[in-house]
Amino acid sequence: MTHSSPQEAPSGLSQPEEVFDRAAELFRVMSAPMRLKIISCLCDGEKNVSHLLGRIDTTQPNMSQHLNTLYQAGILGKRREGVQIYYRIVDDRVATLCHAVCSQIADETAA
Amino acid sequence: MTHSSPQEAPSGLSQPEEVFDRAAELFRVMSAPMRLKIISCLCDGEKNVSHLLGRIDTTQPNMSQHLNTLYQAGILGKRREGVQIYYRIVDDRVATLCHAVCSQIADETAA
DNA sequence: TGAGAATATAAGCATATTCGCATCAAGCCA
DNA sequence: TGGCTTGATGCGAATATGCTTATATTCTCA
Repeated sequence: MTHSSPQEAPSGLSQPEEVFDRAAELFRVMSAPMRLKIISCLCDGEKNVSHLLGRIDTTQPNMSQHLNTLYQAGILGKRREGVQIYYRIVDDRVATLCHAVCSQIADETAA
Repeated sequence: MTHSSPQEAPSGLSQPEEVFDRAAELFRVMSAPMRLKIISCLCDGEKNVSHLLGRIDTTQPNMSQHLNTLYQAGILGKRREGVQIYYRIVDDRVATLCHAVCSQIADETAA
């Protein structure tokens, strides 16, 4: 048989399409080093943007954009206090995931 | 204080830069639904490309490209048997990760 | 109310990704 | 060797992403 597009939708998968789409979306949000740093930095409690800028080397608009991406994805929450905005992790599974993967990689790098 | 770029590198992070870079790279590879489907499909053993094409709806060149991406990332291994190429998962942590995230999402979707 | 500080948004550019089509390479067998 | 089959690769178009600069918004306080 020469290769050709299958006539009927295969769909021999254990999960519906949507699950893979949403999982991929989550991975996409976590596919930027900056965003992993932000998540990692927020693991020990909420911080405002200035504080994050003091720990992660980037410009203010860039930080703001990444924070918004994480916020839109439902990973971070935010709270206003006067002029400052405090961000915090609201999806603990993501923090756990980030920590697990990063520490695993750190281990194998050290080894 | 008005915002300005910090003079010295902050680096107040628990992990070195490289760890976040590598973790982000892993997440990037997993940020395509097609690739998650492939990983999911290979969980129960190695399969050749035709077999995968019978289960996942895409073109042959596209499948080949995604397989190569996963192979280059060290997630898949391959083996030739005559004209067919059999792919298999060699990084079990990635398979575990994929399964954990997808089944979690499936659960919350169902709920 | 006006200035200044903290954060967000907009626009533009450079680069990367994805996909489809066409073509190529390798192995099998008559 | 020729032809068929499986799989890989090159390439161009469309789309998406990340970063930078400039500007806007919101709040505080004098």
